[in-house]
This record gives sequence, structure tokens and C-alpha cells, in this order.
Amino acid sequence: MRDSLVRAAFRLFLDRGFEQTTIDDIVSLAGVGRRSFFRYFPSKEDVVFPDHDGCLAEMTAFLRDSPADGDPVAQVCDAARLVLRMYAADPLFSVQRYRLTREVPGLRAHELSVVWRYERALAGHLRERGAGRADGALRADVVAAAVVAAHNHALRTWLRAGGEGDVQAAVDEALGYVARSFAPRQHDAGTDGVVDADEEVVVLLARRGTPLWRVVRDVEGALGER
Amino acid sequence: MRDSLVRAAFRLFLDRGFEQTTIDDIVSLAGVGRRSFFRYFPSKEDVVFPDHDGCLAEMTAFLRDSPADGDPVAQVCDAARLVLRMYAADPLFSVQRYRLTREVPGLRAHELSVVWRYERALAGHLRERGAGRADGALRADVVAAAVVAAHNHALRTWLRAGGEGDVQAAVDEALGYVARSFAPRQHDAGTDGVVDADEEVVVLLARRGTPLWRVVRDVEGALGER
DNA sequence: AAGGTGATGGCACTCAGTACCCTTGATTAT
DNA sequence: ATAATCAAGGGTACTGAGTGCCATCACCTT
Repeated sequence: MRDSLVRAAFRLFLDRGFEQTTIDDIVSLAGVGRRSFFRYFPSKEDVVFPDHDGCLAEMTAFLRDSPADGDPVAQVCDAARLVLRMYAADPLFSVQRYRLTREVPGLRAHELSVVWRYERALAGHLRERGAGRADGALRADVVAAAVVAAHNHALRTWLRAGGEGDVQAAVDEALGYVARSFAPRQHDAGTDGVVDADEEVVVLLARRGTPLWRVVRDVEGALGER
Repeated sequence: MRDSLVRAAFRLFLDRGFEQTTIDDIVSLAGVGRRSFFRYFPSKEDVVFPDHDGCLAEMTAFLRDSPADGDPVAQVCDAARLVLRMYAADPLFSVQRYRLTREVPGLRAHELSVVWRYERALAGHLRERGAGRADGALRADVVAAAVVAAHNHALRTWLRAGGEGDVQAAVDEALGYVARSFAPRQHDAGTDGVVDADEEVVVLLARRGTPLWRVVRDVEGALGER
């Protein structure tokens, strides 16, 4: 039933356009009552994203069951890969949907809501698991946004290419970039050497050729400063 | 006219809720014709974000006129600060709007569209100015998303607090975190201490409390290893 | 057989948004 | 001064999404 509605809807959307298709067109093609459409999809836009509710549930379950002592950023990247798997499972459908969402402003807006829910799930996980760290909430929001952006960048490049090529590898590379950018880095000192008072680690940068006595003096200062 | 519509709309939205207010309610309170509402606002949601079109135009102009030899990331952060200035210019209005968008799903979706346009503007600038770099498009999307997330994190913390406190400082700190995360980095050391053979800089990590003799030994090794 | 239950269809309604046309008032050309 | 023009607003009627309510039907229980 759901499926026949989705198929009828896509046939019409691709044929005459999203806005030129009414709910009555869909239900008459699918051979069901108009009222039943809204039993399965809360809005006309939702029929374009029929699998995202399930995918979000899958993602939240995955995050909930992930080990508490693992790397939260890596877990969130794996969660993004779950979404990718859904897209990759039906490339033709994904490409058609992508073209629709590119053209129809209403669908683009709806897709943003869908993506937003994923992002909030990721950020919530990072917030819980990364607790204790200073600026944990900020970090959670930023990393979640970056992971989603990287995932979508690779995914959309693949979709624009018509679903040809290795999405998996592209997403891995994009997520790798994000993971590297947010890898534990105690400090990105500008010039000399700095102590981050909130962390358990001291970082010292020295230009090659720096006299050892100066390095030792700075290390000593940094380590003693706690 | 625009302004009287906005004031009437907000009075009703805050009083009886967004969905419980019809366009007719708004125009009759404002004393204008129903048709005129849609001359000023393309949809009911848009009346809640009356100033974002102008702010987006201001942002694009700012980015267009920014020096070509400057740091694109810093420019994009400054562009985000333009948006913040708009919110901070009328704290009461911003807080009221925030509470509305938190409660009403339709407004939340619309806000996502608004934010999305800002993010695309930032990403477009980064893509143009950061050209040449490997993975420039990916980096542009990720950095833009991170900047927007950081901005929104600080902004919403302030809005949740009722508009009390120093937003400017909070956003500066959040953007600083992003800028640091994506700053050119010599090495993303893993655990102990690493030498990047291609760079002129040595990075050494040490846990607090590490005996100094061990630190010195490692520094010596690293500096001498060239 | 009687009654309950869940899925579906039909009908009527509200309301956002649009197309089309009218009014008004100010400005300008002749 | 009068006519032409044009911009700004108003009014009316329409489409179509989404909702509430009720009827229907199949299936299942007792």
C-alpha cells in the first residue's frame, strides 16, 4: 500500500512535476482513497522520503548500542555510513529523488528537515559521550554538522554523477577529512609553545634547530604550570 | 506597512500560537487587505523572518567585496558575525522568535531553509577563494557547515538565556574553535610524539606529570632525527 | 450469531496561496 | 485643467493540502 503510493507518486512527479501533481492524481493512479494517502504520509512531501523514518530509528539504535568507551567521533561517522547505505541500496531511486529535490523548493526544504533530524541525533550522541570535555556542547554541534556536510558532499557528488562510481570510498575519504580535522589536538599553537589548562596533555612546538636548552626550559614551564 | 504586519502577526503568534492564527486574523488586526499580506510576504512563515533577505544580501555583498588575498575562513567567520549583529540588534524580538521556532515545526523547517541559504553563500565563497587546494569543494562545504553550526550554537545558547550576556564574545569563541580546527596543521600526531619530516616544526605531546627526563630524551631524539 | 477491532473510503470543512480584476490616488504630459 | 499613466492596495473566486468525522467492510473473538 505504502509502496504502491510511492511508486504512483514518483511516476507522476517525474512525468509532470511535483507541484503539477495533486494528491488526487496520486491516489487515483494508485487506486486507493484520498484519505488513505494521509494515513501513510503526513504530507505530500513525505512520500518522497519514505525510508528516512526507519533509517533515523536505525541510526539512533546504532548510536545507543555503541560501546561507551569507543571514539564518539568514529561512531558518529559510522552512523552516517548507515544513511549512505540506504541511499546506495537503490541508486536509481536515489538519483531520481535527488533531481526532484534539486528542482522543487518545497522538497529541498523538507529534505533539510530530514537531514536536521539526523544531525541532531549525531550531536546528541556526541554530547552524551563527549561529556566532561570543556566546550563539549559546542564541539558536539560543530562535529555533527561537519560530519553531515562531509557525508552529503560525497553523496551528492555521486548523485550528480548519476549514481556511477564508488560512493563508499568517497564518503570514507570525506569523513576521514573531518575526523582528521577534529582529531584530538591539544593545541594548535601559533608560534612557540602553549599549555592548554583544561587538558591532560601538554603540547610543545619547536622549530627545528631550536637550542635544546630553550626547549627544555619551555617544557619545564609548561609541565610545572599546572 | 511591512512593519505593521509583522507587529500584528507577532502579537497574535505570541498570544494564541502560530497555527491558531490565520492570515485573516493578522490582516484584520493590522487593518490591511488580505491580498496585501502576500505582497509583502510570500508565505505565512516568512513574516517571522522579515529581515533575513536583507541580511543575506548584505552577507553576499560583504563576501564579494572582501579582499582576494585574505584568509577565506576568516572572511566567512566575519560574514557570520554580520548575521549575529542582526540578531543582537533586537534581542527581545530575537528571543521571542526563537521561542516560536522552537515550538512550531513549520517555523523550524522554514528557519532551516533560511540558514541553508547563508550556508550556501559561505560555501560558495570558500569554494571560489579556496580554489586550487586539493578537496577544495569538500573543504568548503565542511567549513561552511562548521561555521554555521558554531555561530548557531553560541547564538542559541544566548537566546535560550533570554538574550542576557555577551553574545559577541560567545560567538567569537565558537568561531575561534572552528578556525583553529581547520587551521593549517603541520601534523595530526597520534599518541606520543611525532616528527613530520616534511615540515620545519617538531611536535611533541606529553601527558601532564610525565617525568622531565623522559620528555627531554624524546625532544632530543626528535630534534636530532633530522 | 453477536459484537469488537482495525483498515479503508467518502464527505465536508478550514485555510494557505494564487489569478484576475477593480479602486484610488498621485504624478505627469498636453 | 484635463487626460493618461502608473503604482499601491483591495476584493473575489478559485485550487489544493491537510483534518475531522462517520460509514463501510473484512476479519476475528466468544
